[in-house]
Amino acid sequence: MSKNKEMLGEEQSGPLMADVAKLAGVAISTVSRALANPGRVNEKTRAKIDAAAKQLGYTPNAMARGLRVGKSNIIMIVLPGSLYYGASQIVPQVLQAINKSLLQSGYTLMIANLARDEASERHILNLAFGGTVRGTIILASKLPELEGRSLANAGLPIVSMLLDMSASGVPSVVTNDREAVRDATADLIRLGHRRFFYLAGPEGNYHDVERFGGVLEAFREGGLPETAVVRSGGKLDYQQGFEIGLQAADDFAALAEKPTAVIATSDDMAISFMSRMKGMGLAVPDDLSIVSFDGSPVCAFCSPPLSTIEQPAEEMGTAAVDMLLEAIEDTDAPSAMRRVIPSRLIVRESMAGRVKSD
Amino acid sequence: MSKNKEMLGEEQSGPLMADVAKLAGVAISTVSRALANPGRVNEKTRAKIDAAAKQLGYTPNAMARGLRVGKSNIIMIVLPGSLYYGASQIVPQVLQAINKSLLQSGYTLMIANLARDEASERHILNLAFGGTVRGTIILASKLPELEGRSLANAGLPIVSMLLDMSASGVPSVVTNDREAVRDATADLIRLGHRRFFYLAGPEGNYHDVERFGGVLEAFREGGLPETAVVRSGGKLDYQQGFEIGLQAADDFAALAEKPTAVIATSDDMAISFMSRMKGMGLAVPDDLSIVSFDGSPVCAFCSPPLSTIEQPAEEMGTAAVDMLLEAIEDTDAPSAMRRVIPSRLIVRESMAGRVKSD
DNA sequence: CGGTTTTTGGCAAACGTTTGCTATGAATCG
DNA sequence: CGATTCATAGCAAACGTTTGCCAAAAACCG
Repeated sequence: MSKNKEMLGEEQSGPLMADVAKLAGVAISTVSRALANPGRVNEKTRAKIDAAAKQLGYTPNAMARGLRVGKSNIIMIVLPGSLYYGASQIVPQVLQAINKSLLQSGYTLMIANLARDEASERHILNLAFGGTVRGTIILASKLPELEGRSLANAGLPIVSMLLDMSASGVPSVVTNDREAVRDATADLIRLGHRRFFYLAGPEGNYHDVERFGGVLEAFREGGLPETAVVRSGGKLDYQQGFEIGLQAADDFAALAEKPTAVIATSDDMAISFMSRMKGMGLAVPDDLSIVSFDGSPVCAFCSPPLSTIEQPAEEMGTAAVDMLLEAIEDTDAPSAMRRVIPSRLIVRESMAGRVKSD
Repeated sequence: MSKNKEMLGEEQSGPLMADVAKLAGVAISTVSRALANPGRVNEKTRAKIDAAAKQLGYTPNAMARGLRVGKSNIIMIVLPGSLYYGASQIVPQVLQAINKSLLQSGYTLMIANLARDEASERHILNLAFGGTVRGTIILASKLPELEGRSLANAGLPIVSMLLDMSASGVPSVVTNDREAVRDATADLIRLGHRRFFYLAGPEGNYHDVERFGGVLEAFREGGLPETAVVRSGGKLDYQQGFEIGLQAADDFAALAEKPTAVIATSDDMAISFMSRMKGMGLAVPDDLSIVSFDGSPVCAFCSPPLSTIEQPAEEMGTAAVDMLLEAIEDTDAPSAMRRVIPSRLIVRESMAGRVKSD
């Protein structure tokens, strides 16, 4: 019992490269080379080493390797606040796409959550400055900085998703939210709508600014005054989408003159809003057209099926990885700073022409 | 340009512990101790060291530390197949809860995706055997093994979620699916339903076996024959939930004698199924009661609002982390092997009494 | 067959920490 | 005031790789 460490620890730290070398009858350095760049070692020796490694079940120690070569192959993704976005699936979709692309290139994904507290910022910075990660993808957030350290100075490649930071030198992958909303709004105007209701995301949020901007652009082009739209919300985060929809329904109910078209900035809010509207006896799309944002699959099965602007989550994830790996590998190629992935409107029954006289 | 590595690499690898030591005028070892266990060093020295570290923006190198002490503080979660589950949010919810708990204890979360290909299995095993991770949480999957290596022998603490592996010595966190479904089915029987339609998950899947088992238990207790239920599906993965619902709707349509109650094993399938049913002119719950599984928030806003069995995702995540950390820290405490987190039925309008004569 | 080039393998020094052991100085006690 | 103990700091050896450099062997050439 005194040497229980020995007893239960047979495979405690597994076979070492030295063990493989001994079994194969070569030097450690030869094993290292055989495993890493097989070209630099005799084929027969390599085969012997491979066999020995397999026989022993040898796995190289990643930390030792990382320490020696000064890099890891872990990529960190920094996610904003809660991962839990109700019906909106963009976070898991993005994670999925990123993880898949990274795996193909031999990298591993680590997730970090950027809450508003110092602890999470510090944690992220430690990961970055402590050499744990090789590069970072940051989703819809500004770069964390605390106590003199900023993610920007960690000496790591960074790619921003959704938030355009190309102006500050961070390569960014973004969608064309503004144009997408402008086009959808223009469609609604063309369908005869003149009074709009806008369900906002958090006030000042980059996406909300862009999206509302798209509405106003369409108004200008269509000759509508800015007063043709009533804004609701702005207090809650996108994560509380269902709640936003409910509050907006109350706001809507209080309106003397009802709008005929609704633009929601997430599927969650559109869904809960529409549910309330039906409860109030309004018919969609006869009384009210609704278009929303995110492209959640569930929209197809709402009643009526909900028009939504699809966020190209997978494509964005893949693009972000491409940009990041490019920055990691071609150390000084001045690649594109900004990549725009188009969102597209999926038209469903919730949007219809304004036939009623009124 | 020849020494561009020097030029652009001022902060290439950041300040070292040696730099802090020099600035503070003490030995490296003293710095190490001051930072790790502050008790073992004079308070005044410690303050000086802290100041120096802060001034330099020093961050300890995690790989060097990990190599030396033989452990990392990265926890890996192995997820099955796709992360993208439509309306079902349990994966992101679980991730969220796990990440939060881990952060509080100073650990970091790494995600690995277990697809059906060798590459992903190998990747996971390399992470485990290569010393990158300190412990593993595995979600609804069996332990990967390949070429003689099995995750079970990696010498790492493992906790299984959803899949009960306590019999093979892996501490597990599970829900009481079977009981939850049994109770819900019993409720439906009490409401007068006698013919059931069951939307299955993948054939042979642990959850599906449990859930269907729950249905049959309720039948036995309620005196119904096993023929009182028609099974549909079983070919697709839970991830393709919406698709399952659509196919099930076709199956349902082909039935000569229509069941009056539907038990769906995920919200996605229930939603798409219900959408089709309404398209076929059936009223829910008047013609058809529906109860489903997952507890997605969106269910509250379906029409009619959908009864669903809530998976306690957050609680499970927290419990899994607790068990894992316990295994990591109290190296040999024989803690509980199995923890059951109750699911609970959220009753909404989609379930109603069978009043029609028939 | 001797000399030259090429291939291949080995030695040993890094990488940045932690930690056992030892040395120093301060503090306590008789 | 000397002897003993205690707290604190420093030295140096690990941890498991990779890789620059050199030596040995093999292959080639004249």
